[in-house]
Amino acid sequence: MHKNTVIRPFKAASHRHQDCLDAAIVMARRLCDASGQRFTRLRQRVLELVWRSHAPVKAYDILEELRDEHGAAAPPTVYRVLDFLRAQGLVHKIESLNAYVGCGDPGDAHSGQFLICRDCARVAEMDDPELRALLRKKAARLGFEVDGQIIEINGRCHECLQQKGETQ
Amino acid sequence: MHKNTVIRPFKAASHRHQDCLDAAIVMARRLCDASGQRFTRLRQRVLELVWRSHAPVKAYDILEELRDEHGAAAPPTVYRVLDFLRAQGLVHKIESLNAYVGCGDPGDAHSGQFLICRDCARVAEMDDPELRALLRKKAARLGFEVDGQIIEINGRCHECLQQKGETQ
DNA sequence: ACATGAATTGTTATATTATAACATTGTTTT
DNA sequence: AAAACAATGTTATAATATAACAATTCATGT
Repeated sequence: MHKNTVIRPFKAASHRHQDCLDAAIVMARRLCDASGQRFTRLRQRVLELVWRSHAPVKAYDILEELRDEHGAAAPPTVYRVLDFLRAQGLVHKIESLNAYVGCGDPGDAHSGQFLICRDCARVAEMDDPELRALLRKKAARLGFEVDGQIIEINGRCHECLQQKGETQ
Repeated sequence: MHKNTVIRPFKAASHRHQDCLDAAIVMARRLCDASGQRFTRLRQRVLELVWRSHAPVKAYDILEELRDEHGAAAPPTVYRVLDFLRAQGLVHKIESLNAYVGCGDPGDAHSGQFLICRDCARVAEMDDPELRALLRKKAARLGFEVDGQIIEINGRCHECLQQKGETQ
């Protein structure tokens, strides 16, 4: 068995996003059950909100949603749940945006490599062993022992590049 | 001529840090002169504070220093200068720490690849063409066009690894 | 030297992101 | 049901960053 390099590609604009969301919830429930964690109503709701789109979501946007539907809700509520979801590997934080995306392949802890489209804001996720290995090797040359990586690549996704071509 | 891969290694604890600082200032002045930018007293002072150590420095720590020596000073003062220094390529922001480090090789704009020691907090900087190329290649497979990268590697530096060995 | 315009810095207010500390509620175990 | 623990609520505040406008400084032409 060999790990896939592309964890979550950019999806066609036409994809049925509800399927992404459903799959994320099913997977989350399964993982929490397996590890003896509780997948509460609140945690599910926050995960759904993170999965609203393939673009990263801000903590305070989630907070606003919760307030609308749920009455109370203060920052710690959101940050605690986000921390939980990150610890389970269900959500990643995009450091350069202070925002959060659902993980495309939870279950296997990984730090991931993110491609961030500057036009549509969507994020694709890779976890490429070759990249990880090369990083490790280069770091080792400086006597550095790697135990985690943050890789966030900015640029333009395929769809946005095409659109740009059309209008010119 | 071929670009060095390691822009700033971890220095021995015994290195003469004043030399790092002096070199950074000289280089900064030279670059600003060359590009017609003003290297004011304030800008120099902030750059010196960023270069206080090889560990990233927080904006509000710089602010406090300025207040002590300089009387007034409000957040915009610091952030504006940091933005200027970043634009000149004299300083990098470490996104995962919300902190700033002096660039080890200003003059050639680059986004850099940072190794962050979790024990001593120091940062080394690489700009490895092989890594950049591989990233570009992997991204291209998804139809993604790269125009910037944020790479922050967590782990332990050589010195800290040795010390850890000693005490065990 | 002086006026002028542009760049830099000062100042005040506020936005955004995140955590600390403790109280309450809910769940599981005994 | 009581105890023990996990999860959530609540209040306050810390940490990071920017907007908007005023004052000052500086290079430049005259």
